Amino acid sequence: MCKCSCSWNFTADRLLLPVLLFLLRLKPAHGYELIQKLAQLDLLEGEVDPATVYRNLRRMEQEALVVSSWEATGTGPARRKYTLTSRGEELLDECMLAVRRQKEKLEKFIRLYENECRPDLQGGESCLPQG
Amino acid sequence: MCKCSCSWNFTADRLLLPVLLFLLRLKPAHGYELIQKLAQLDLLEGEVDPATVYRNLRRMEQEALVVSSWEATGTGPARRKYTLTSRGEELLDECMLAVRRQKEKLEKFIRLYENECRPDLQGGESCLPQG
DNA sequence: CTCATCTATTTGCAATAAGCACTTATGGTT
DNA sequence: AACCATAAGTGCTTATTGCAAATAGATGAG
Repeated sequence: MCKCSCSWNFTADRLLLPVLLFLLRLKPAHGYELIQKLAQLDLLEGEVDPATVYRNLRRMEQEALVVSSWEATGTGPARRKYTLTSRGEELLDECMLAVRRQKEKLEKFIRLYENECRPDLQGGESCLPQG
Repeated sequence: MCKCSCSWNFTADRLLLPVLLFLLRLKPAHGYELIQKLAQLDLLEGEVDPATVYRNLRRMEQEALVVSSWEATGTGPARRKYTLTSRGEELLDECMLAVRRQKEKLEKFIRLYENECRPDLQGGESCLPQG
């Protein structure tokens, strides 16, 4: 996102794994398809690097979150179809708890920021622990 | 967080920089103090590694987000006091926009998950793009 | 027929950033 | 003297990403 001298990456989400688990929970799919859906869904900041997606999928398989099998297609090269395992489903549920916690932390942070740095917005009292 | 064979880190926030900027916007401070406040605030998942905080602060100085000066204390070792620059303030504002965007993405993701994977919760219709 | 293009997956390499352990140092307490 | 809290830092390893490129099957244009 930011190619300038400052190289901060305050957007990073680490949301790729949960989103992949989610998409595969909806329906088994192959990598290329998942990459397209990721772009459509727009849950991740910026473009998704195909290499990252494929590597994540392979790792997910190593850890038994998914299983894969080659699928010959009439058209185009063969593709590896991934299917979520029950372990993957469990991890998705855990991930979503973490996502919810994270959402709450972001909300808390936003509230703090607005109260402390933008008090003009809606005359909020300070709500920092011990002032 | 997870020391087991599965090494997924779906919590990672990359929120350290924005929170440091925020704390320093409230008031100049030194590293040790910031580490304690980070622990109190509990905006980051898990414990904050002091080394990471100190390193981030040094980097922030290199990029002119903060300036530092040594402060002799009557008691204890000297400490480096960091003060936010106007550039740091600007970056904080940008960060908070990104935090808000991220919060919205998490909300969207949670909605999708609940509609598609937990439809029993409140009989929601699918809201995925094109089914 | 050949070349380009889309589909599909993979590897190699460099850079980034974090985690953990450890070192250094001051000053107060027991 | 030993210990602890404060305070900041270094060194090393590992995880993960981003980018570029390799490979390869199938289709359509010229």
